[in-house]
Amino acid sequence: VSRARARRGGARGGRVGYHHGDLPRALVDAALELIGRHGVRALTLRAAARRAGVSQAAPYRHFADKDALLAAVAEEGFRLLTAAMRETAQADGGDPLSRFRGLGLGYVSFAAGHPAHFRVMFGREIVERPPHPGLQAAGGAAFELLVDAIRDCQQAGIVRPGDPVALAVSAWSAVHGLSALVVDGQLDRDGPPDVAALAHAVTADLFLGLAAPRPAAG
Amino acid sequence: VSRARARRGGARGGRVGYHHGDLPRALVDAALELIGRHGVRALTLRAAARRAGVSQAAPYRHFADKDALLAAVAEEGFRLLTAAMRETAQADGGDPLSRFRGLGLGYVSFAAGHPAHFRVMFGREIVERPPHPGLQAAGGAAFELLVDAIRDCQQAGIVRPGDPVALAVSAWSAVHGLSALVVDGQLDRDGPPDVAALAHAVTADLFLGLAAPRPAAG
DNA sequence: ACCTGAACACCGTTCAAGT
DNA sequence: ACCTGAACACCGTTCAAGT
Repeated sequence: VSRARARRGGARGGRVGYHHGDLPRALVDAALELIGRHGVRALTLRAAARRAGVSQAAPYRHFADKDALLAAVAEEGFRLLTAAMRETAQADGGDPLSRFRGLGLGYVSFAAGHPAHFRVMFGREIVERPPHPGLQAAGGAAFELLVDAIRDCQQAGIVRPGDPVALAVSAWSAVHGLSALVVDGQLDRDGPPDVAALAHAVTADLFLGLAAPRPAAG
Repeated sequence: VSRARARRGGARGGRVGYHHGDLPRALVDAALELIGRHGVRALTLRAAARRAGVSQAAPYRHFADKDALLAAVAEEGFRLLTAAMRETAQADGGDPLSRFRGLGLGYVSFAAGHPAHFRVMFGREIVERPPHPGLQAAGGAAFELLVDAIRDCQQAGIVRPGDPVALAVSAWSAVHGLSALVVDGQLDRDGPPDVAALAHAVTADLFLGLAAPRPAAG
C-alpha cells in the first residue's frame, strides 16, 4: 500500500490528491499523525509534505515556516479545547457547580483524546518570537471559561469568596497538571490509567480540599 | 570572545578544555544552556559538541545517541527535584502539614529555577524505547515523597482518610500543573508572575479546597 | 495561483584513522 | 582510552522554473 497515494477513499469523498484540494488541512493532519505516532521529533515539514503527496517545497505556499504549521495545530487545539469544555459543562447539568466541574472534566478529556494537539499547545515546540497572533488569545479563552464559572459558583455561595482569577489559577493547575501527567505517560505505572476516574477524583479533591473535616467552619 | 575556548576561568579552576576533563558533564551543561536559551529545538548534538570544544563525533564516546544525552539531563533533573523537595520540606517546619506543603513548594520552585531540566524531564523529547533504566524510578521517587507525606498527615488527622496514592495524584497534579504553566510562560499575561506567591496560593487551595465553608462538617 | 527540482547549510550517526 | 575527519542520509528553507 503506497502511503502518499492512499488519499482517495476519504470519509467525505476527497479528491485524488491535494493538488487542487485543501493542502493546509492535509499538512495539519499529517503533522498530528506524525507527532501522535512517533513524537514531536518525527514531525518534519518534509515528512508532512510526503504524507500529503506533494513536494518538499509545497508547504511554503501555505505556511511561512515550520513554526507557522505548529501554530496552526495549536490554534486548532485551543478551538477544540474550548469546545470540549463547553460541551462537557453543558452535559453535566445546569447548576453552577456541575458546570464548573464539567469544564475541568472536558479539559482533561480533551488532553487525553488529543495528545498531539495538547503537546503542541503547551510544549514550547513553537519557538515563535514574537508570539503568533491569536494564539495567546485562544489560550486565554479557555481560562476565561474557568474564571466565569468560578464567579457563578461564588454568587451561588458554592465556592468561597476571593479573587476568582486566583482561584481559577488553582483550578487550571489541577486539571492542567493531571492532563500533562496523563499525556506524558507519567501515570502509566500500572498499565494505562482510567482517565475519567482520575479526572473525577482530581476535580472532587480540588473542590473539597485534602484537609480533614474540621469541627467548626469559618 | 571565542566561545569554545573560553573554558578556562571556571568556578573551580577547570582545565584548558575538556580533552582530558569531564566531557559528559560539559555536554550536559551545553545541552541545558542551549535549551534554556533557544528552546529544545536548539539542542543539537553538534552544537553541544561545539560548545564543549570537541568534534561532532566526540559525544558518541560517552552517549549512545541524542536520547542518551537527554536521558542524562532528565536523570539529573529528577535528582535535583527530589533534593529540592526534601530541602524545602525540612525548612518549612517539623509538623506533617508544613512538610507536605514544603514538598509542593519545592516542586514548583525547582521547575521555575530549572526550566530546561523540567522540560526534558516531562516534555517527551526523549523518544526512548524502551524507557531508559533508572529514569522511571527517579520520577517515582518524587511521587513517593508525596505519598509518604500524605500518610503522615493522615495519621496526624490533618488530611482526610482515603487512598494516599489517589490523594497524592491530586497533589501532584496541582503542583505539576502550576509548574508546567509557569515554565511554558502561560501565566505571563501581566508580566512575569510571582512564582512563590502562586505556589503558596495553589498549595493552600489544594489543602482547603475551593468549596465555600459548609455549616456542618462530615 | 499553486507546485516542482535543484541547491545550500545544517543535523544525527558511523567508521576508519589518528595519538 | 579518547578524539578527529570524512562520509551518508536527512532536514529547513530558498529560488528559479514550470503549468
